[in-house]
Amino acid sequence: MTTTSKQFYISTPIYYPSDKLHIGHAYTTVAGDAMARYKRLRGFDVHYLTGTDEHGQKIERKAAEKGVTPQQFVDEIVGGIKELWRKLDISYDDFIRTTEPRHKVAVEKIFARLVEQGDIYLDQYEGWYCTPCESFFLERQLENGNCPDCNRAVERVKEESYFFRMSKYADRLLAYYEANQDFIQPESRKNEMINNFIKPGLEDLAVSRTTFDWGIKVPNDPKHVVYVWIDALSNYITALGYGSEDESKFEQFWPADVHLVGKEIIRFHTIYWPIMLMALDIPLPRKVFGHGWLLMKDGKMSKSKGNVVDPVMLIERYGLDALRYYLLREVPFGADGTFTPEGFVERINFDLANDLGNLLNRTIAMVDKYVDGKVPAYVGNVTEFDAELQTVANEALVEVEQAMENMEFSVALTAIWKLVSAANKYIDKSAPWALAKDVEKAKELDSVLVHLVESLRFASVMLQPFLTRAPKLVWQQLGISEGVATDWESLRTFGSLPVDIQVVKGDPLFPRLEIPVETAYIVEQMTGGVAPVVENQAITEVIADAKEEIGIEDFAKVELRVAQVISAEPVPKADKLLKLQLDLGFEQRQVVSGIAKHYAPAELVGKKVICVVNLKPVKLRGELSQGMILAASAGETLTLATVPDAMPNGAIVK
RNA sequence: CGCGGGGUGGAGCAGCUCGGUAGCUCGUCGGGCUCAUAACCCGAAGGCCGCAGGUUCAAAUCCUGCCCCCGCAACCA
Repeated sequence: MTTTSKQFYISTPIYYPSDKLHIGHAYTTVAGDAMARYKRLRGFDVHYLTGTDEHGQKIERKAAEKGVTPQQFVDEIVGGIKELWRKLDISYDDFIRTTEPRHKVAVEKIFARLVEQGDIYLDQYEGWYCTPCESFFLERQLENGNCPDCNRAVERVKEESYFFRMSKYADRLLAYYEANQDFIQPESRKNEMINNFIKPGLEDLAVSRTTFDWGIKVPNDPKHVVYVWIDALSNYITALGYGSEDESKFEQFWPADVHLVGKEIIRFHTIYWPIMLMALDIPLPRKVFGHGWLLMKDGKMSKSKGNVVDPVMLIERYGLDALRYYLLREVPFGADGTFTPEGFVERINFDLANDLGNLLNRTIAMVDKYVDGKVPAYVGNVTEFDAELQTVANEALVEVEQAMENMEFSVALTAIWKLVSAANKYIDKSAPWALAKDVEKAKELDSVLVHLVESLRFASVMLQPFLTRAPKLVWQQLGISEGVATDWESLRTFGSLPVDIQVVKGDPLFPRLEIPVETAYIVEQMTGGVAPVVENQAITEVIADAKEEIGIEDFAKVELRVAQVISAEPVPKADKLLKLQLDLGFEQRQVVSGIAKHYAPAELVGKKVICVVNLKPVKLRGELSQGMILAASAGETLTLATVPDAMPNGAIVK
């Protein structure tokens, strides 16, 4: 590709490879991909960046648990991530890993420069340390002057850390917001940032840690590692070669046109990152777009809820285009959306199979049947319905272009489907099967057929950013070869399809799905391959939580005894906790239990429950809990495991 | 008074920034067509736009108060 004057630089967040990625990550990355593809089609020189944020304590710890080095650990996961992007046809131009030399070197330079300028200074964190817990706490985190985790005494410590002077840049940041009204998208987020974080005054940010090693060492002070803020955020420029010997990409593409981020990290991208850039005297990104989350039906994803969706499973069964379509169409990009198996299957069936796939199928069939598969030449509008269809096609193009500028993918797809729907109506109105019976109407028939083919060409060309396979299949069946006729600019003129093309009958683009069967299949996959029991999701949830087998000796470590509830009262400022006094026969003790949503304190008094007696005591919300009581839970319901009154307090349960 | 999102015909959503016919997809009911993937097309029923006030000639849309739901955070031992 030759260098054009039009550049477009778009990024996803760099993902944290401590686990397999789920459909939420796929959502962000597919969205970025659609945007990147669109801009390429519009003639931009696009740079689409994604990657992984590989340092930090959590990865260090997970690697240790697995008995591998952190690098080995992340290498394996990153391999899986790249494989997922391949399966999703993600057209990234670069993949940055924060463990790569190109990144490390640049981060060291950035850090050193900020220190040199006085934007970063070394200071002490004053706080408290709990030796048994190996944890550091601030004054305000302590509970009655003791460790909030174990309630033991803490000792005063000073921990060294490098700090970034944030407040110095607050005014300039606000001025930038003011001058660039669409810097933060959606706009409602901007007020949130200003009111919650900037106006109260920006605190200096701790940008190094001494509590773990897995990271980039602070230059000239190797007991510190650079903390996530500078390490991760700077990927957007280190990937372009900033601070390296070859800064040509940086010069070409920076500032970024848009950083795509989940709404949970908007703050870092609209406050910390711009301030870092100001300190480095680098222009700020033009836009930060915080999209919503793809939530699961029962709230957040979790295995015990049986609502984890594996994107790979969906691709394998329904095809990549189906998944990409669903992600981009179902949810308005700024808002949260909900994944449901029914919604997924229905969306594909109605839009892709019934509307688009069937339109292609019936068009091809008619061209084949009435005019021997040869698409008639376009000669302008002939029938009374032609002009209207053409108008819809032209309007769809305008709408798609507008929507894409605002990254409103669902709006763009809706616009394309207005055309698909208009074409289906057009067939009914013009009734080609009737025209075909009348030799006098040959010209009209020809016009109807070519209008349909042209409408399909329009739709398929516009679909390219979203669906990566279907457009090519459409062209194949229509007999259009890739090139001028599949170019975005060819859509400026309705009727500019190639002459003398021959349609080729093919398989249905999107086979129709049996909705109940497929819904059940997805549910089954989500619940871990266990066949779902109809109308009784609770059972599958329980099964999905099954743990590994243990020996009797493991079980014997747990001391269970019958205990009677003497009194119960809510814990202040805790809506899930109840504080229970239990009579164990040989002693009385206090247990805090998360059952407030299910039991009123009064109804518990006198109940005989089963208590885990030898559990390590902890403090919950400031209250000591010496044990735990057993309860059965399934989904939203919870029931205490109770024992008949005849059993004495303190009796062993096994 | 921790932060944020939301309450619109049976379901899921749009509309709210810039007040003035409440729109879309699915479902239901009735009809049409036969080129097509039991698809496609037309029509109908169905809404006190969470509640209560206020501003206005006019409010789903602006203002005030309240109720309810959902995320995040802090407490599910």
